[in-house]
Formats: sequence, structure tokens, C-alpha cells
Amino acid sequence: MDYNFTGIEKKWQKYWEEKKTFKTPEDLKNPKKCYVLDMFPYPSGAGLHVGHPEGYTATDIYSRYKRMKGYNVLHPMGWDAFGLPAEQYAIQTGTHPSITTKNNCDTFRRQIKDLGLSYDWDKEINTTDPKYFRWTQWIFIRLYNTWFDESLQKGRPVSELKIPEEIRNQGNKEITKFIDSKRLAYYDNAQVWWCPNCRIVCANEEVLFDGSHEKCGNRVERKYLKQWMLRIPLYAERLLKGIEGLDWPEGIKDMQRNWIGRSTGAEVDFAIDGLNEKLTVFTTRPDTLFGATYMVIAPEHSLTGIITTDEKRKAVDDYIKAASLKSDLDRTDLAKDKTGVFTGRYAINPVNHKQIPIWVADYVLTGYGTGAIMAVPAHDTRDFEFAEKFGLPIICIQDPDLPDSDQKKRIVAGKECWTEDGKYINSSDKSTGIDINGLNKEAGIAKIISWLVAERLGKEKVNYKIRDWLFSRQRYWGEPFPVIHWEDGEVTLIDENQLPLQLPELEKYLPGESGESPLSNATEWLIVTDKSGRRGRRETNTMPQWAGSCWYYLRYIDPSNDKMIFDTAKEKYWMPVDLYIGGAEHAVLHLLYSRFWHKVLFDLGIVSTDEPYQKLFNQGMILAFAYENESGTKVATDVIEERDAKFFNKETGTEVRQIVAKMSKSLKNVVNPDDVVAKYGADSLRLYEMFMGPLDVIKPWDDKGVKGVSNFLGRTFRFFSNQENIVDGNEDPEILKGLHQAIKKVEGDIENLRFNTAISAMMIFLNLAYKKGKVTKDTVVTFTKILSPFAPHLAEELWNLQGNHKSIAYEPWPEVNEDYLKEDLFEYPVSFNGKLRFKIELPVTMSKEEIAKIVLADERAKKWLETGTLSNIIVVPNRIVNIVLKS
RNA sequence: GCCCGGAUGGUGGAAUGGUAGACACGCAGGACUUAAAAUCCUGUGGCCAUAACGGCUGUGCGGGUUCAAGUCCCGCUCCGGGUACCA
Repeated sequence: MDYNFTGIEKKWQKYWEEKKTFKTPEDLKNPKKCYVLDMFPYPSGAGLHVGHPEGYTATDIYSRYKRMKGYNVLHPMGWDAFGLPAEQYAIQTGTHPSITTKNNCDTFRRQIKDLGLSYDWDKEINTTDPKYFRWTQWIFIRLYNTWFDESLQKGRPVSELKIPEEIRNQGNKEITKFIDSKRLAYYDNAQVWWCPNCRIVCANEEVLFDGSHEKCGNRVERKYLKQWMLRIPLYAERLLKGIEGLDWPEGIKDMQRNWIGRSTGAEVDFAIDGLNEKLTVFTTRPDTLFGATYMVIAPEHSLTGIITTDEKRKAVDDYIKAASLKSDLDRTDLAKDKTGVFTGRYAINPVNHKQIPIWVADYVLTGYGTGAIMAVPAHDTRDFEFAEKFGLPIICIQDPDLPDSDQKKRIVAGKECWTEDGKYINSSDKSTGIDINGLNKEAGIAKIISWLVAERLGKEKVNYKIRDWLFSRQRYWGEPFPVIHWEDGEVTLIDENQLPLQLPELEKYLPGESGESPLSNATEWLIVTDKSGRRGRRETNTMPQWAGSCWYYLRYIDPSNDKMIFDTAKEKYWMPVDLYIGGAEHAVLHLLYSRFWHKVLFDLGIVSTDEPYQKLFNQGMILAFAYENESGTKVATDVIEERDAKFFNKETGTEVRQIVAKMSKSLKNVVNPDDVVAKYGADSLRLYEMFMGPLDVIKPWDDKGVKGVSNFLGRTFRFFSNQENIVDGNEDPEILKGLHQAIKKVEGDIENLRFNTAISAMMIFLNLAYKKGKVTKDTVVTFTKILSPFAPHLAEELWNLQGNHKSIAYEPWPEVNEDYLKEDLFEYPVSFNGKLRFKIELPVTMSKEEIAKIVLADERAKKWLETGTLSNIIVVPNRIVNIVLKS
């Protein structure tokens, strides 16, 4: 029988859809549950590309396997459908983004269904659906009404916030101000990144290191705008600690840790000569206080005006002005060429009462620590550069842990910077009584900190790099904030039961040049009046795309609930997500934001787990072959021809080099899954995506490779659909052994997400079946079962051909029978001095001594034994024999 | 600069410190066919040798540990990802 994959696949897709085969079980009593989640896609106009099915197939195999293992499986799909492209399209064509979005979702859904993925489509969600974003707005209200109790390290309702007496006495305005200063969500004039091309603000995270917007590649600028911000840094410690217990790739954990950027050190107060002010700095190296030879404050520091002396005022003002005109990009661009100016004022070093000059320089950032530093040029490379440039003193206070050398001499003389450990020198002072000479870094830091604390000059301090999260965008196609700004300055949130706050219809989607969102044109929607006639204006910003994706995994649990965000019992049953697969590009942002929201919801008692995603796995990107000529110029794939494993440009005849690159329209190497499904079938596409290599590595698509798995499926179908190959009676022991080896390997590999080797195990079995020519019906059935998570359409068909009329999807997974795997003999490789010379088959139970005896007596051993004298013989049972000879 | 990951045949890739190259593509040969495709079978790291057995060599480079290293340790090179004056 021919393998008509198109007919088979359509037939079973229809069956699954009609029978709702993959409907999520309602019964919450089964203690075995498994929540398998894909990162939901942004449904772009281009449709699915072959990168999408990689993760989707992996989760599908896992889900199908878990169902066969008796688990209740939740495996949903949905759309992260707010976003710029639909809005850009609306600007160009006037088509409402909701129409574009719907069309794109329809295409994606159709394409995904063509792959035979076992989603429960009754659980589909769409972030742009008011029934969905109603709850996104609802969560925003929760964030707004939550403060973070640092002593309990926990978010709590603002109603539980104690107002200090002195604030209470100052009246309502101050009380409001106080509460607002504690809310997790706040509205403030913020210096933000502005992309003039997209006319949108970007979060710090969306600006690439070269100062370009990650979405469009244009340079961003600084701008002050009133924005919504979320106080994610308050959760820094919780977010950091939470990482430890998660089954995530170490690399991703590290990236999150780096992003949060915890560093421990001390805050130290410096008195300022001639002023009744103190300058507080943050340092991770309080032990180097004796080496502090100057101070630096950021240009934006609040004390610059006070500190600067009259004779230096003009120079400092000019410098500050120049710095403010520079974008952050220019500041970092010039990282190596430091600038700065002396304020004319001196600070007093608390450890030795020495006067040290205070400088203003933009290599010190306002947003980190206190915006001021003590500079220790001998032991900090940045300070060293600055000191060298401006001729400031460099005092070495740490004799480096190095052997005597020129380098050591240079360091001690202050000619070179040393940032590693060493023994302190020049680090004592009689007047203050502090002395750390001779100690090493760890002891030095501890001693100085306890001294600073005792003298009330400083304290231990932890700082984080992570900043407040800029949470608004000047766009139409996003969730509207449920916020009204009243004419008297009050800000209120609309009532929970008024949700959702829908988007108004618009004629034009172009944002204003001033930076206001297109919503500011929706006059009717925009202006509101309360009962007492007070006028207000709705918030015109919308939420960023992260908002909807921050909590979508929770809505899948109960997507059509219109009374609650989800049913509590269901949430308790299904959470946390047991397996979450998606691209590593979301390693920091989505996953960190999402964890933050989840922790807030947990603190408020809305969800039952502290972390949302127990196990995370990143699929590697799928690239494509591309071609370039000698000079490195890329050549479009459609003009390439292959001859004798070499590649040539058809038009010019010159040889080109095959390289691996991202799929792109210009290279003409984009692979469309629809084409692959049409040519080879969905099962082949699925199998190839998994067979290409390990799930987590970057790998190039190769059409030839699809042929390999397609052959395998064709061979499988032809063999098992042919009744002549299926016999009664007892199974051949070799077949049984091969079959059970395959079950064992496939099972273990699915658990470890190593699908490529699982598939090769099945290929090995099939090759054995072909060699033997005949198998029993039991074998057909068992093999079909282990194949079914990978190639579900083909498996259903074979299962059906065996006379079964129910789906194979819930058949119990085959048990491995270890008896069939037992071996009587093992073929020992015998090596001499580590080099394999011959093999010998011996009983697995044979003792080491006996093995040694037989091997040494073997005819083939003689030749090698003559080459030296026997010194040792290593016998590792059922593994290897190694004979060690001395010459 | 710093952090993380990687480098294995012509290609994608296998390999709990124990037979390197499973499986697949490609290629070569054979069977079937008038022929081709499809299918089925055999071979296939490189070098040398051959009637045959065989030998040497080989996992980016240089060292080391070990009876034994693709795998562990030290020092590099190149490639990819993240991050960037974070005190």
C-alpha cells in the first residue's frame, strides 16, 4: 500500500477535531497532571515559519506521551496579538488592527492545525479579545493597589499600608503622595527612550547596546514624558532567590541573575569641607577607602550645585549642560575617553580625614547606587583611567598576590591598576584608629564595614542593576489603562466591574508627533465627566505587548470564565506550568516580567505558586543554508546549483561557499511549513524538526534531511500495513529485544527532551524489522504506540488498520520488559596500551580473572604480547579489557 | 572587557571516562525495470596496503591527569549568544 500521507493526515485531523480528542480533562482528582506550555506566537502577516513548529512539536510529543502515561494534560495555544505590525498596517491602509489580527490568527490556526498538534482548541485565548484583556486591566489595578512590604518581602494591598504620623498630619495631598510613592504601579515624569521612527517609548530592555530600537533598528533618543512605571526592583531579591529552585537552563538563570545585577557593598558618608552636607557613595570595595584619592558625582546629582565653588561654577555648569545634551549613547560610546571637571570642593575621607577633591564626571551614572562614588584609581580600572588623564594621585593600598615581578612593582608604585586580591598596605590611621594592613580582601571588607557601622559613617548595602519597568506605550493597538486623569490633578482607576475598558474606534492611527498616542484623538472616548461635573481625561497610553503575555498561562486554565480571572480550584490543580518551551530571545524580558507579576499575584493570594514555570527549555533557532562568494557577498539561494558536492552560481558559473545564516527574504532561503506539509506531510515535518539535532541547539534546515525521515515513515507504513509481514505465534527474541530497547530509549529520551535520538532508536528497530521480514501483531501495536507521539497521523492509521476504532492517543504507554534485554554474551573489545586490537565474545557472568586468563591465552593476543612485557591487565566487566605492556 | 555556550566524516549529528562516527542525508555498487523514478540490498572518516588478514592515523590547537580522554584539568584559537563606565 502506498503511503498517502495527505489523505491520512486530513482524515485524522478531522477525527480529532470532531471527537474533541484532546479536550482537557475536567476531572481534577487525578493526581497526575501535566501542564505543557508553548510560548504563544505573535500572529504576523507572514504566517508560520519553520521555527514555530520546532517548539510546538516538542511540546506536542511530550503532551501525547504524558497522556499515554495516564496524566491529565493541559496543552493550550493562543495569540499574543497586540503589537506594532497590525497598527503600522492600519496606518498605511486604514484597516482596523482587529481585522488584520483576526486574519493572521486564522492563518496561524489553520497552519498549526495542519501539523496535527494536540491542542485543546476550546482553551484558545487572544490577548486582544476584550474578554481577555479585561483581566489584564484587572491585574493592572491589582498592581496599582499593591505596595511592597520590605520587612516581610511581600506585596500587600495598599489598604494595609500604615501612613506615618507626620504624613497624616500634613493632609490628604501628602497622604496620596505617600501612597503613590509605594504603589507597584506609578505615574511619573520619566526620562525615557523615544524612538522617533516608531513614535513610541521603549523600555530600557528594548534598546540595543548600540542605541537602536530592537524593533526597527533606528536610533532612540532621550525624552521626558509622563509614563506608567512598575516597581520591579522591589522584587529583585525574590526574583533572584526564586531562580534557584527552578529547572531551567543554567545559561538562562545566569542571564536573569546578571540582569537583576545584585551587588553587595556599603554606603559610606563623606563629610564635605566647608559645607554642612554629606556625600553618600555606594561602593563594593569599602576596604579600599584608604586608596580613595578623589570623589566623582554624576552631572545630575542633586548636590552638584551646592558643592561647586563660585570660581568653578561656570566650568561645572558648562560641563553639566554638555553632558545633558549628550545622549546616553554618546556617553557610552565615549566610554574610553573619560571627561570630567573639578568642583573646587573637597570631601573628607572618613578613614584618615584627608581632603580629597570632588569632581563631576559622566562616567558616574545617576540611576545606579547614589550617583556618587569614591574613586580608588589604584584598584578600579575606570578610576585609574580617569586619574591618569587628569593627573590625580594614585595610591596603591593592596600589594597584589603575585610573584615578584615588574608588574607587581608597577602596581605598588601606582603605575598599574590591580583589581584582584592582595594584602593591604598604607591602610591604617592613628587618628581614626582603623588598621587593616596585612589582611586580605574578604577580612578587610568585613573589618571596614563593622568600623563604619560603629562610627555611624556607613552601612552594609545591597544594590541592584534592575530598574523600574517603563510600562506604557504611545500606541493604539494595546490594552487601554483603566485610568482617568482628573482636571484637579487626581488620578483614579475605573471600577473593576466596569471592565473591560475597550478601545475606541478611530479614523486615523498615526500617533501625534509630540509623543501622544493616537487615542488622544478619540475625543468622545477620551473625555469623561463624573457625577459632580468634574472633567477628566482617560489615559491615552496603552500597555506594552509584555502585558498580555505576562499572565496568559493563567487564563488558559479557565479561559471562558467571565466571573473571575480563573477558577481557584482549577488554578491550584494545574499550576505550576510543568514544561515551558520557547525561544531563548525571551530569556530575560518576558520571563522576568512574567515572574514578577506572578509573585505579586501570589502575594495577594490570587495564585497558589510562587513561581509560574517549573521547567523551562529553549529551542534553538532554525537557520538555513545560504551562499556567499569569495569576497563574502551573499548570493540568493535560487541562483545556486550543486555539482559534485560543490556549489556554483548558475548565472556567473563561479563557485560559492555554503554557509549557515538566518532565513531571510533577500537570501531567498525561507522555508514555509505549508510547502513542506504539501510535499512530505505533517508527520515528516514534525519528525524532521525533531531529528535535525538536539532541541536546544541552533541548526540549519536542509530539505534533503526531510527526505530521510520521510523515507522512514514510508518504510514504516509499507511494512506495518502489509498483512504479509504480520504473523501469529511467538515473537522472535531478537525482535523482542530490539523492540524493548526502542521502548526504553524512546521513553527516556522523551523525558529528557532528546527527540533526535528517540527517532533514531525507532529507525534502528524498523531496520531490524525489515531484516527479519516478519513481526507479530503485538509488536506492530507496541511499535505504533511509541511512534504515535512523534507521527500521530500515521500511528492512528496503523492502529486503525489493526482493527482499533478508538484513537491511540490515550492507549497506555508500553512497559519495558527487562527480561528481553538481558544478554548472555558480551563482545569484549581487547586493547593493548589503549589501542583496540581484537574482540572476543564471552559470557556476561564470567569473572575478571577468568576473562584475563582467556584473553591472554588467545591466539590473537600473542602477537601483541611479544611487543613488550605484561605489566597490568584491566578488566571492566561487560565493558572492556585493556592489557598494559611495558617495552 | 565580563558572563554563558560551542568546535566530531562531504553534510545534519551519535557516544554513563571504556569499541569514536549510532541514526540519517549524500555518494558508490548491486537487485527489480525495456528504461527511469520509486523500492529493496551492500559498501562508505582519512591514508597505506591487499589475493586476503591487516597497519597507521583521526573529535579546533598546545600541554597534563589516567591502564584508558571527544568526554576530566591547565593554557590558547576561532565561532555563536548575552551584557556593557552598574562603582
